[in-house]
Amino acid sequence: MNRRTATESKESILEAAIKVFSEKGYSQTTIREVAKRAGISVGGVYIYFKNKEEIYFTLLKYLLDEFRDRAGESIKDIEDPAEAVKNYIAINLNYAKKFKGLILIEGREHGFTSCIDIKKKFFKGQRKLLESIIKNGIDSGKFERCNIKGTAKVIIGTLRGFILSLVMDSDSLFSPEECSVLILNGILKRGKK
Amino acid sequence: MNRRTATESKESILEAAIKVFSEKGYSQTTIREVAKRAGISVGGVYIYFKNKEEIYFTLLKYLLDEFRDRAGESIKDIEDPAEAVKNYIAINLNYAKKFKGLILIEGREHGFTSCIDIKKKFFKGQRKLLESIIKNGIDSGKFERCNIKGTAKVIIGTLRGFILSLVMDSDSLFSPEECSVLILNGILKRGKK
DNA sequence: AAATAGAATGAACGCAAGTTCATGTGAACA
DNA sequence: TGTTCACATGAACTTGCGTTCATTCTATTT
Repeated sequence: MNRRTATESKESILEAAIKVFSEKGYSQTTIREVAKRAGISVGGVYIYFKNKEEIYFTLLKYLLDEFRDRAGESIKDIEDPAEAVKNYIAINLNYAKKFKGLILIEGREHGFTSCIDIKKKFFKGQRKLLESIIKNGIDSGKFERCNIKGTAKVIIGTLRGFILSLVMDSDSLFSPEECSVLILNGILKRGKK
Repeated sequence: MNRRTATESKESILEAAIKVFSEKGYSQTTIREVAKRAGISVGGVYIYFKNKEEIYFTLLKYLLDEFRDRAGESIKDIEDPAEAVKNYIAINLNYAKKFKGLILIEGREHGFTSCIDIKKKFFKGQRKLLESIIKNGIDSGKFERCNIKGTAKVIIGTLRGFILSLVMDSDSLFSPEECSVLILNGILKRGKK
């Protein structure tokens, strides 16, 4: 065979792409730089991907799928719902730290409908996961009775904020524990209403 | 004088720019479109602004200043710290709704140091504001004793998430009330630890 | 009416980036 | 050794956009 197989080349392009996209965002990322870092020529990139958008889409899909699997896996055996929430938060923050740059891109930058679709699906799935934890919490009497769907949305919103903060200004860091404490306990003094 | 004064022209450029930036993001915004919407020629834009970046910077600074003033104003006479937090959250969400598009740009897209500086200053100011509310809450016995700085950071992070959620997927809306409830009370059942 | 100056124009320039394609390379097999 | 096929190249093409500037317009002044 040749120096590299098609699969190897494709993978090195994706590996390079994830780095460049993370560092520069979507618009500022050039095929030339991705190619350079992947150790392939500009034209070579177009053997494996139809265009820039397809590279990005492939990457996004891969990461979302991987995250969903890991998150689901690491929660499924936890009994205590509060513990499950803590764990879920921790996983999110870890992943966010690892893929800082890409998360920022997701704010906007490109409005590919293809990407929007898989993102919506992803978030919906995550919401369902959370809802099941909350339901568990209420049924077992550990969580305040509440609107499950609404609460799940709020928690996801909260998480998103932690992630964004983590990702935007690395100086104002706070730990997963601090996040969990706020989500679980709130800031009002217990016993007062 | 002429058809329009310099001030009028400058303002109509800014008004057009805020719309286009909101709709398209920074990179996708073209001077040509801003000019068109402002009812001025391409060259005309460059009479009033050095370049694209300066337009964006001017806009950002204006909005941050305005927000800071409004937020400060609307909180300063509120006694009850929980009420002040609620109010602060509501103002944030309202403003976010109004300037959806621009907020998304702020995730990344451009790394102008000039913009980063005024943003940092802004967020620092907001954090101080929150810290004073929290301190007030603890002193008056209504808030759980806590690390004030840390808590302020966490609340800002939380808010950021609510805002992002509000801005990204308009279908998964939740009300300022729901947000306040979570931040103030948490999701754990009161009385249990 | 002529002169002046502030405001405005838009064709043209330069450059950067996505994409294409005619051509090259080298391993495997005949 | 020659042929084939998969992989690879990078110059060239195209497009789009930020920016400039020689020129025009119009209202005020002289």
